[in-house]
Amino acid sequence: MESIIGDIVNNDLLFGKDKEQGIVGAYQLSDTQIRVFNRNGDSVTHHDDTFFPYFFLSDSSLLDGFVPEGDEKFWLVKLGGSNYYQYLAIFKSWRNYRGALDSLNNRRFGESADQGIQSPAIENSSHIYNKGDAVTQYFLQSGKTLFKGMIFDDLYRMQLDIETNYNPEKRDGASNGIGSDEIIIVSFCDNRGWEAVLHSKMGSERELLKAAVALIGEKDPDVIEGHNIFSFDLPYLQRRCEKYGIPFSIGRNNLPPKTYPSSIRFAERSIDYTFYDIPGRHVIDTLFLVQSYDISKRSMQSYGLKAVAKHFGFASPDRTYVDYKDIAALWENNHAKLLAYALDDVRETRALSSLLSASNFYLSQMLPYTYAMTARIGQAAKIEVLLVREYLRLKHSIPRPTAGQQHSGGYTEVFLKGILGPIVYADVESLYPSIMLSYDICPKSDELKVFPGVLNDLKELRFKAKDRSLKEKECGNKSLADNFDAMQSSFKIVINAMYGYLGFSGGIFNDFAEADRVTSTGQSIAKKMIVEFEARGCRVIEVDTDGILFIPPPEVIRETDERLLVSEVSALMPEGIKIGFDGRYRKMISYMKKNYALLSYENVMILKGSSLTSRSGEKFGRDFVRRGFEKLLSEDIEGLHNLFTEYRNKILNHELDVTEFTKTESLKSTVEQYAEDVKSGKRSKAITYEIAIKNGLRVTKGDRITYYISGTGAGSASYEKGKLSTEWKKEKPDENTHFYLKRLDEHCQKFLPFFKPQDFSMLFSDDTLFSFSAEGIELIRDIRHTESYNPGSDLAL
DNA sequence: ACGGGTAAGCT
DNA sequence: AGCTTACC
Repeated sequence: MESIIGDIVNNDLLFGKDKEQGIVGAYQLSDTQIRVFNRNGDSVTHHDDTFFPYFFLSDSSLLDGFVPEGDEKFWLVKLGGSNYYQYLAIFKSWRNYRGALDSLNNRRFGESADQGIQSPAIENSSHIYNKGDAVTQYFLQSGKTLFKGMIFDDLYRMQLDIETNYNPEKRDGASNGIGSDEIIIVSFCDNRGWEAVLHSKMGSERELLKAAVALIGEKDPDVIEGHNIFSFDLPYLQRRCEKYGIPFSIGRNNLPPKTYPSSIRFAERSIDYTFYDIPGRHVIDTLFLVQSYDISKRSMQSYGLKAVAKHFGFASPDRTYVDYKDIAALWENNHAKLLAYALDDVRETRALSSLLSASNFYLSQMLPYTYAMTARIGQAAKIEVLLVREYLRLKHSIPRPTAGQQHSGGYTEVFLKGILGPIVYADVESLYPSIMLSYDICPKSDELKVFPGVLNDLKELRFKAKDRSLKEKECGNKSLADNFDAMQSSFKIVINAMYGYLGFSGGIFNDFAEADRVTSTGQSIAKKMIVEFEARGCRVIEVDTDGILFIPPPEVIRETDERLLVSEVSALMPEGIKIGFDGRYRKMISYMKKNYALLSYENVMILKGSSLTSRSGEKFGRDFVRRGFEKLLSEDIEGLHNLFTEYRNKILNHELDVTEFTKTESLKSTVEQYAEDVKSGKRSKAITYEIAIKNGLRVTKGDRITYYISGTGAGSASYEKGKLSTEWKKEKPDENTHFYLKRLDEHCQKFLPFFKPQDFSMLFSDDTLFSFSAEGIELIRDIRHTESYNPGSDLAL
């Protein structure tokens, strides 16, 4: 019987006398066949079209004499010089190791036929064993040459010794799975970006496109970057090329890109797109980089290039802005302006990539994935290949995922609510990774104990990189310091993902019990932290997983004393667990679990929590709540009333800008699917789809609709009054004032706990008969008792 | 192709 | 009750 892994082995990439030489070159015979060469000139024919994309151009002189002359299809891979590249090719050609594993496991053997594969015989790796019995299946060909002591130790540890000059404009790609030593990066944004690049070659569109394709060939970039490049630039250029019959040969050796549908997930959202696999090049979409960045930061309202550039502060003050609808006219009338605009797009994309691509760049040095692939895969995949790689190296079998679920998570509790201060914030440094290291967390199925080994190595690497970064900084070597900082942060990303991997149902090394052990240990540490801070006279306000907010005792006033207090408690924590001082604040409003406002000593407010900052609501509501909390913190009751009046009047007089009352929602299915589900009663009507239908929009999954509620009165269901934001006209505003006043009222409820009922209704009253006076209205600072009274809870006291 | 739990708001 | 958003 032929195993899937066996297939790979039969397509042995290593050939020649000593079978250790690897591939130095490849020559394309047909669409599905290549002939590969080793250093001695031995060659072998290889069939696998999926193999092609994983070859990268290298130094063509290596192949001199091996390849028929004058053949334009010639291209080259660089596998011979490095075990890493060898491994990369093997791994990649093994199209989907998960699929291969499933397949193997489907061919179970033994009495129950349900035992799966337990281990291959180390001494004879062409056999595998299950729990009870023996052997039956060909597994790996004698691994002598295949996985020869390479990756784990040599490669993934050696990275710090490589002086990678991380200059985004000229990166050293020698160890990056990217063939050439110097990486040329072309950034572009959209068709206008190309136009800018092609400034001197402008002519008809046909000539322009020809020149564009030729330019890529000439520049021969290893990496092509763009903002929304997968969903706009590449398909756009391709379509236009098709129209004129111009070959879209933007890959190495004039090869066209291969496209296939793909999807990428950012937390709960998933985006479908067409992946462009350009032979010999890596495509990086900076839009994905931004979204990935924002998962942890959650600070951006828009992922558009201009908004992002402003957010990061690299939007030049004299940047040219052009409205989309003016582009056609500018092309005719004001070329220079359009080109300036397009070039600014390119510059911003470049800046964006320099900022956000470093982590993937370094991860790709460590993982058996290419740079482009590293940017597309998830966290679990990154962890898993590290584990699998080591298992392959040691020729040990690979387990199957276990079924089950995780039962516990972080400990969260609020002890005090209201307006409080002064505040100290302390948190356990890297709580879960520290627990995993100190408590020997290891998945049960990980018989070789690779998991803790990887974790520990990553930790050491990170320290080393951090150290190096500091040293380089001291030497005034800023660019190198930044390189090592980027490197340490890419290690951190993997470290932090390791806990999540334990509880991941699809992970082949998952272990829910171990994941629970991590979180429950975290809970006891959090509780111990509470006890110790309270024992020192602190009043604990809120604890969430690894962080604690508390009011220090009255005698602790200066920051140095606060820090001392934290380090005192830190010393009492279990071995390997450290608490860090992470901030001090003048005041805070403790509102709910995971919902609070902090006021710094510079009087800057930080607002946290979905009920206070949710981006799903209208912007005016968010602004109102934010400014209202600022008034609460400064105890400005009259100001709060004035704020309410201000927004009330703005709504009534149609003085809000359209962007302030629109809402943006993304669609999860097509309009057709929606209509069907509504008809069959599977779902209820939704305003966004109704708007799409009404406007005849062609909608696909993931599309976003920005809309508002129009008309008057509250009578009928609001989905009939939904309108696209683009339908709104300043001259004839038709937003539904009744509806938005009601929304304002709902936001006012957030201030309810801070006032007596009669005071509250006076504060947020539209009564204009009597002028408002803050006199006699008293702010409730301790809002503990304003919550609904629950007699049951007395039993607990 | 795929990290986790906890918690609040909205429909 | 189920979905979305946010915190860690």
